[in-house]
Amino acid sequence: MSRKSAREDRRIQIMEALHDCLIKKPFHRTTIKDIADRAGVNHGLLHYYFENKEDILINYVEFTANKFDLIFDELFSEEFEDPQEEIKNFEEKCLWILNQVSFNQEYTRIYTEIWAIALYNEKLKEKLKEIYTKSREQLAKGVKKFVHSPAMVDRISLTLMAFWEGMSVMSIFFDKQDMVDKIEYQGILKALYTP
Amino acid sequence: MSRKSAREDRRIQIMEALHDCLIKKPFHRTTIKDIADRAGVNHGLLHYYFENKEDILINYVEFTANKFDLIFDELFSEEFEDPQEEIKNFEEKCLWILNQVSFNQEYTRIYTEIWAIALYNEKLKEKLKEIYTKSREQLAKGVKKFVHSPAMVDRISLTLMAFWEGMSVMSIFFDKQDMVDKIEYQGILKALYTP
Amino acid sequence: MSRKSAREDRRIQIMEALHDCLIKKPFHRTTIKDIADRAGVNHGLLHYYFENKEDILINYVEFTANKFDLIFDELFSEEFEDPQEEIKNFEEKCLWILNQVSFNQEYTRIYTEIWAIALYNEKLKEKLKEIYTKSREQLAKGVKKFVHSPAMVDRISLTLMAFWEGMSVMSIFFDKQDMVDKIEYQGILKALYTP
Amino acid sequence: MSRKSAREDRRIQIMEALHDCLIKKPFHRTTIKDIADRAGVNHGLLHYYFENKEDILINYVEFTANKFDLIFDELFSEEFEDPQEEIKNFEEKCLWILNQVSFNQEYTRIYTEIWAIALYNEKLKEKLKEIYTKSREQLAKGVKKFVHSPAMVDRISLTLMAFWEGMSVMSIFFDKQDMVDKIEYQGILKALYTP
DNA sequence: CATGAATGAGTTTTCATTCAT
DNA sequence: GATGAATGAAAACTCATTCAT
Repeated sequence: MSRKSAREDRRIQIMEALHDCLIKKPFHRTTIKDIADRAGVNHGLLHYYFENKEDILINYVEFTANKFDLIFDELFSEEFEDPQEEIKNFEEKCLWILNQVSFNQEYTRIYTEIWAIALYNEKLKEKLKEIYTKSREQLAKGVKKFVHSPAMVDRISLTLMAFWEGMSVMSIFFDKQDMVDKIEYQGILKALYTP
Repeated sequence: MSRKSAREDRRIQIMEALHDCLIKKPFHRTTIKDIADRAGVNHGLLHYYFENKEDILINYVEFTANKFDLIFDELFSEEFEDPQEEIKNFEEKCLWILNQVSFNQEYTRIYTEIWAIALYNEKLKEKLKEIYTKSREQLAKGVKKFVHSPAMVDRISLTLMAFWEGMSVMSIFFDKQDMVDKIEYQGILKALYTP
Repeated sequence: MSRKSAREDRRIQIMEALHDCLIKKPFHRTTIKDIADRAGVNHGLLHYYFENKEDILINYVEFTANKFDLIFDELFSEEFEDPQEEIKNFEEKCLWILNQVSFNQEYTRIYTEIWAIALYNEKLKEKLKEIYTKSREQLAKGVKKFVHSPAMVDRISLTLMAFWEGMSVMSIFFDKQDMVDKIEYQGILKALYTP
Repeated sequence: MSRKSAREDRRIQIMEALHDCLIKKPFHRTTIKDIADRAGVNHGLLHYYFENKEDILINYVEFTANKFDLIFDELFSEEFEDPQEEIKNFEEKCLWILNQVSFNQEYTRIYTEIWAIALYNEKLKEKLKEIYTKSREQLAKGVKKFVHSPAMVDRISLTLMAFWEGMSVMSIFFDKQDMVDKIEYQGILKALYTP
C-alpha cells in the first residue's frame, strides 16, 4: 500500500471514529480526545492529519456524502420496459428512502446537528448544498422516466426532498411507524405527478 | 404595572436578547455574558431570573411557541360560507405559512439549531413535541372544513407539516424564490385532499 | 418589649438559623440566603443585623459559648459532704460530659469546623480561647474539691479537656459506644489524681 | 528516571505545593491557581494530573499519611531486652510524638481543617479513618511490649490517641510549653497501664 | 424595617492546540 | 509518525454585598 493511501486510511479511521462519537454526543461536546480514543490513536495525532476539529467534520461530511451519492445513484439508474412498472418501482424506491434514509436514526441525529453547524460555517454549507443538489439531480433522473415536463420533474423532486427532510426531522419525536401509517404515500406521489 | 409583571418583563427582555444573539451565533457559542450585554443587564442577573443557560433557552422556546400558537390559531379559525371559498382560503393560508413562517430566515436559523440541541435534551424535545402537536391540531382544524375523513385530515396535516419543515431547512442554502416558483403549491394541496 | 430586645430577638433568631444550617453544610457552603431562608427573613436583612457573614458566625460562637458556660457552671458547683461522694460525683459528671458534650454529634460537627475557621481568624480564635479557658476554670473548680495541689488540679483539668476534645474529634468516624466500652474511665481519672 | 516516576514526581510536586498553600490559607480559599503558581506550573496542568481540586486533597492526605505511617512504624518497632527499659523508651517516644507530631504547627493547622472537610466528604473520612486505625495499631504494638491484657492495650492506645489529638487542637491557642509543663506525662502513662 | 433587584469579583473546569522528545 | 505534557483562553455559575423603593 502506498504511503498516500496509508495516510488516507488513517484519516478514514478518524472520520469513522467521529461518526461513532456523533451518535452519542453533539459535535461541540465531542472532544478531540473522544475521537482519538475511539479511533485508538493519540489525540495529538489528529492535528497531524487534520487542520483542526472543524476540519475533521467537514471531511467527514464529504466522506459520508459519497455514500449517499452511491445509494441514490444505484437506486435511480435501474431501467424498466413498462412505464407502469417504472412508476411502481419508483414508488417503492421512495418508500425505501423514507424508511432507510430519512428515518435512519443515526444519520438524522448527525445531520440535524450538521445542518445547525452549517448555518454559521460557509464551507460546510457549501458541502451540504453540493450533496443535496446531487441527490436532487439523481432523484430527478428517476422521475424523468415517467414524467416529461422538466418543470414538473423539478417540482416533484424538490417536493419529495423537502418532504423526506421534514419527515426525518419530525421522526425525532413523533413515532415513525405512526407517521408511515398516516401517510398514504402512493396517493401523494400520484398527486405530485398528475398534471 | 405590578411587581409580578416587572419580573416577567425582565424575563422577556432577556429572552429577546437571546433571540437577537441566536441570529448571529449558535447557542453554544453564545455566552451568558453575550446575552446579558445584549439585554443591557449584568450577567449575574441572568442567573437570578433563570436557573441556568439551558433554562433560558427552554423558556425562550416556550415564549416563541406562544407566538406561533397565536398565528396558527388565528389563521385557521376564520369561517367561510362557501366550501369553495374555504378551500381557496386554506390554500392562501398555506402559502402564507410557507413564505412567512417556513421561510422566515431568523426562525429557520434559530429553530434548526434548537432541533439539534433537543436531540440531547429531553426537556427541550418535549417542548418541541408540544409545539408541533399543537400546530398540527390547529392545522387539522383548518383542513376539517373541507375534508371529512379524519384519516385524511391527519394525513394532510402531517404531510404539510413535514413539507414546510423540509422547505424551511432547505431554504438555508437553496434560493427561496426559486423554490416557490418550482412548486405548484395548489397542485400539491389539491392532490393531497383528492381521494 | 423594648426596641433593643426586639433587635436582640431577631439576632438570636438568625444565629439559631445559622446553627440549623451548620448541621447540614459547612459554613463556607452555607449562603447568606440559606440562613435567611431558615430564619424566615429576607436575606438583605442579615446585613442590617450583622456586619457580614463572618460576623454572624462570631456572634453565634459567643451565643453558644454561654450555653456551655451554664452547663459547666451548674455541673461543678454542687457540693457534697463526703469527699468520697465528691469523687464519685465528679466521675459521673465527667462521663456525662463525654457522652452529652464531646459525643454530641451536632456540636462536634459545628465546632470542628469552627476550629478550622478560627485558625485564620484572630477574632474567632480569641473567642474560642475564652470559652476553653472558662471551661477549664470551672472544671478546675470541680477538681479542687478533692485534689489539693494546684499544679495537679491544673494538670488534671488540662488533660481531661484534651482527652474530651480528642474523643470528640475521633467520634467523627470511630464508633462512640465502642470507644466508651474500651475506656475504663474511672481508671483513667483515678490515675490522673493519684499522686 | 522512568516516565512513570516523572508523572509521580509532578504529582508530588503539586501535593507539596498544596501543603505550602494550606499553611497560609484554608483549603476552600486556596484556589487551583494558587496551588499551580506555588508549584510553578500552569493551572490547567493540575486538571491533567488530578481529577479536581478535591482529588488533590485526598491524594495529599494519602501522601502525608504514608509519612506518619513510617514514623509510627519506626518508632514502635525497636526492641529492648529489659522491660523496664521498654517502658522508659515508650514514654520517651510518646513525649516525642506529643512534641514533634501533635504540636507540629503546620500539620495541626492543616489537619484541623482536613477533619472539618472530612465531615462532609465520605472519601476523605474513609482515608482519615484508615490513617488513625493504622496509627492506633502501631501504637498498640508498642504498648504490647509491656502490657499483656489486650483490652488494656486497646484502652491505652485509644486514650493516648485522643489525648494527643486534643492537645494538638488546643495547641492552636494555648501555649505549648505551658501545656507540656503542666502535664506530668509519665504519671499519666503510668496511671494508664497500672491495673 | 423589609424587600428583592442588581452588581461584580472570584473560581473551577474544559479543551483545542502546540511542542519537545 | 507518535506520544503525552504543557499552555492559556474561555465560560458557567456562585454569592456576598449594596441599594433604591
